[in-house]
Amino acid sequence: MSAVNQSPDDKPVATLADVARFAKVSTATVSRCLNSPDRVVPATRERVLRAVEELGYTPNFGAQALAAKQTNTIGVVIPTMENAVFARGIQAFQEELVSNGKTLLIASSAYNEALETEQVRTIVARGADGVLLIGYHRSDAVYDFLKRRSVPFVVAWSFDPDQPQPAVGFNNKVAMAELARQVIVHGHRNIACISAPIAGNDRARERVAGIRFAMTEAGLDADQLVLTETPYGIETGESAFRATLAKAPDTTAVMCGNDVLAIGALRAAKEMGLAVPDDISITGFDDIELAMLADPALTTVHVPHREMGRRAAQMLIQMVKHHEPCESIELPTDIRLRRSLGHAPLLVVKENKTPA
Amino acid sequence: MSAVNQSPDDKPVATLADVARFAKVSTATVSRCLNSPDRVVPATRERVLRAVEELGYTPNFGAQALAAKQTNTIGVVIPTMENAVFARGIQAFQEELVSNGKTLLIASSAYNEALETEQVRTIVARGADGVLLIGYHRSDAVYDFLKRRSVPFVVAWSFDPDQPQPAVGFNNKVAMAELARQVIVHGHRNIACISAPIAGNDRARERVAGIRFAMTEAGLDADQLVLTETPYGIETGESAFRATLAKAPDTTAVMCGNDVLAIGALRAAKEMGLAVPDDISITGFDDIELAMLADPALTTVHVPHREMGRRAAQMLIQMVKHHEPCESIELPTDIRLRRSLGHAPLLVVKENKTPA
DNA sequence: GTTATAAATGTAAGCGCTTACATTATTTCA
DNA sequence: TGAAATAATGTAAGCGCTTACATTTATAAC
Repeated sequence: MSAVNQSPDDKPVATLADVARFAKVSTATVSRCLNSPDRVVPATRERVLRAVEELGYTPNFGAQALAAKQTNTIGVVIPTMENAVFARGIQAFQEELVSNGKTLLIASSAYNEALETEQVRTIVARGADGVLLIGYHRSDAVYDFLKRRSVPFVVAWSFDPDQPQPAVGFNNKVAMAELARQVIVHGHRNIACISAPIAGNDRARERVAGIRFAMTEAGLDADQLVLTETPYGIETGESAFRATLAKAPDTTAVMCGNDVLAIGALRAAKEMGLAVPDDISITGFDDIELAMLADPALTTVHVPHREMGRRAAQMLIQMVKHHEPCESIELPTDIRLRRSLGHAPLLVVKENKTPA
Repeated sequence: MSAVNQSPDDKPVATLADVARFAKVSTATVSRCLNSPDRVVPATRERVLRAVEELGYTPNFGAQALAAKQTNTIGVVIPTMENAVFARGIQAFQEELVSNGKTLLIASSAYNEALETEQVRTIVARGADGVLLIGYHRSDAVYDFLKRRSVPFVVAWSFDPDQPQPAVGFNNKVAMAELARQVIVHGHRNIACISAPIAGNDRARERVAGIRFAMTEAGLDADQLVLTETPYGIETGESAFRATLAKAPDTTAVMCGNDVLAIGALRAAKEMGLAVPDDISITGFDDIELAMLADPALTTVHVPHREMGRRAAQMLIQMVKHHEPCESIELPTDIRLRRSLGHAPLLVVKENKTPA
C-alpha cells in the first residue's frame, strides 16, 4: 500500500467493489473467486477474473488483514544476517514460506536481549501470524507476550528435550561433546575454549557445557577448561586466541564456539608462528563454507542449516494454520574431521626419553 | 495479528475503544495520544497511556494500515541472502529502517527474473510502502507496476548515470575498468573473465564491459577477452577456471565477476598445480571477508556494502515520506591490491633471449 | 468581565475487505 | 412435474483504526 492511493495522473486504484461492478456480481462473489474459486461457477469466475485483469485489481492489504484477521506474514528475529549461518537457514526458511504463500518479515537483535524483546513486539505489531526465534534464551515476558497474543512461535538453532517450547534444531551440547571426545581421543588434555558471550545465548552456553561434559566423562577436570568469551568476528577470534595462550601457554587444543572465531584463531596461530595442527589444534562449529577453505581445513560440527530453516517454516505454517502445538524436531549434526585437528604434541614422550 | 483474536482461555485483545472507555476519553484522543502526543494535554495523555499499559493494548495492524493507508513496512527483493554481499548490505539497510520505525519485508529471486517480478508484486501486495531493488535490469512491466501503484522504489548495487531510476550504488563498469587497468599494468595481455550469467544481470554485464573498456583503452583487442559465464558459487568458479584454461591455455590473468567465483578459481589453480600469482593472476570483486583470508589474498574491488544499505534506506524513507523523487547517489569503490595479482610471466623475454 | 481566538477533545464517517445469513437458481428424484 | 435438497449468489454487518469536522474548554486581549 502506498502513501497516496492513486497515481498522480491517473485514476484511483481499483477496489473489490469496482471489480464487482465491472463483472456485474456482488463483492462477496468477487471475494470468493479470489479466495475459494471452487465455490463459484466457472462462468462467473471467468468473468470476474477478466474484470480483475482488466482493472488491474490487487487486494488492499490492510483491509484484507483487518477483515480476515491474518496477514500471511511470518516474522523472524535473528541476531544478524551477516552471520552466514543465519543467512543460510533463513534463506531456506524464506523459500519454504514463499512456496506456501507466506511472506517474511525480518528483524535483527545484534545479539542484544533487550533489542530482541523490542523486535519481537515490533514484528508482532506489524502483523506477523507466527514468529521464528533463535535459541531458547529470552525473558519470560517475551514468551508470555506471545502466548497472550496467541501468536504461534518456534525456536530454531537449538534443541533441548528439557525445554517446553516447540523447536527445530540440534542439541548444541551433545554435538559439541561429541567433537570434544574427538579432541580428547587425539590426546589433548590441555583444552581451551573460545566462545561467544554466554550470557543470554543458550547455544553458546550449551556448547561450552558439551566440552565440559566430555572432559568429565574422560576423567579430566572440567574446571580446567580455559574459557575465553568474545563477540562474534574474525578479529575478535584472533585476539581471543592470543589471550587464551597468554593465560594458558600449555594449551594444545582450542575449541571455538563457531567457525568464524576458529578462523580468527587459525590466523592468530599462523601469525604467532604456531603450526596447526602440529603445535596446536583448532576446531570450529557450524561448518560454514570458510571451514573447508581455511588452511588447514577446519575440523568442525556440521549443522544442516538449510534443512533447519525449511522444517522450521513448515512447522510454523502448521501451527498458524491449525493453531495447535507441534512436536519439536531434533536434527542430527555430524563431525567433520579435517586437518586443523591433529594429535597433541608429544611433550610427555620427550620428557620420558631422558629417564628411559 | 494472530489467526484467532483472543487467547484460548482469556479475554479478547484490547482495542482502541476499550482503552478510550477505560481512560474516559474518545477513541480519537487515544489515537492522538499514540500518534501525535503533543496534540493532547499532558494530564489526559498520561491517563490514556496508563490505560494502554493497564490493558496491554497494541494497535491492530490491519486496521491501522487500512485507515492510515500505510504500513511502515519496506520491502526488498534480493537474489539471495546466502550471498554475503547482500547479507551485509541488507543488514545495514534493516538497521537503518528500524531506527526510523520501519520494518523489513524480504523476498528472494534466486537470480531469476520471472521470480523477481512475482516477488515484487507479492511484496507490494503485502503492503510495502516502498521497495528496494537490486540492479537496474528487470522488465518494464515491473517498473510500470510500481509506478501505477505509486510505490516508491530505489535501485541498489548499481549506479549508472544513464538510467532514470533513483539509485544508490556504484558504477560497476568504471570500478571493474579500473581493476582491469591494474591488471594490464602488471603486464597481462591474455586476459580471461569468469562472470555470473550476464542475461538479466546488469551488474555482471557492466563489470565485463569494464574489462573490455580498459582493454580497448590500452590498445588491446577487447574481442580477445575469453569470457566464461557460470552461476554463483565456489564450485562453479572452480570448474569455470578449468574451462577457461582449456579454452585459452595462454591466459595469464583471470578476472572474476565476484570474490566467490575468484575463490573457486584460486582453488582450481592450486589443484592444477598453477602458482598464483607466479603462473597466473586472479582477481575478484566485492571484497568480502574471504578475500583477505584467501591464500594468496585476493586482489579485488572494495565495495562499501554497509554504507550502500544505509543510504538506500534513508533515501527510500525520504521518498515514502514526501512522495517525491530523490537524486541518485554514486558511492566510491576502490581497488585492493593483494597478492593474487602479480606480474605476467615473462614468456616474451625468454623467447627474446635466444635471438639476442 | 466580555468577547475573540486558540487549544483540547469528541463525533462519526469511512478505509476495503470477509463472511454469516438470506435469497435465488439449479438439481435431484419420487 | 413439483417439492425437497443443494448449489450459487447477494446483502449487509462488521473488523479497529484515522481523521475531517463539530463542539467544548482554556487563554488572551481589551
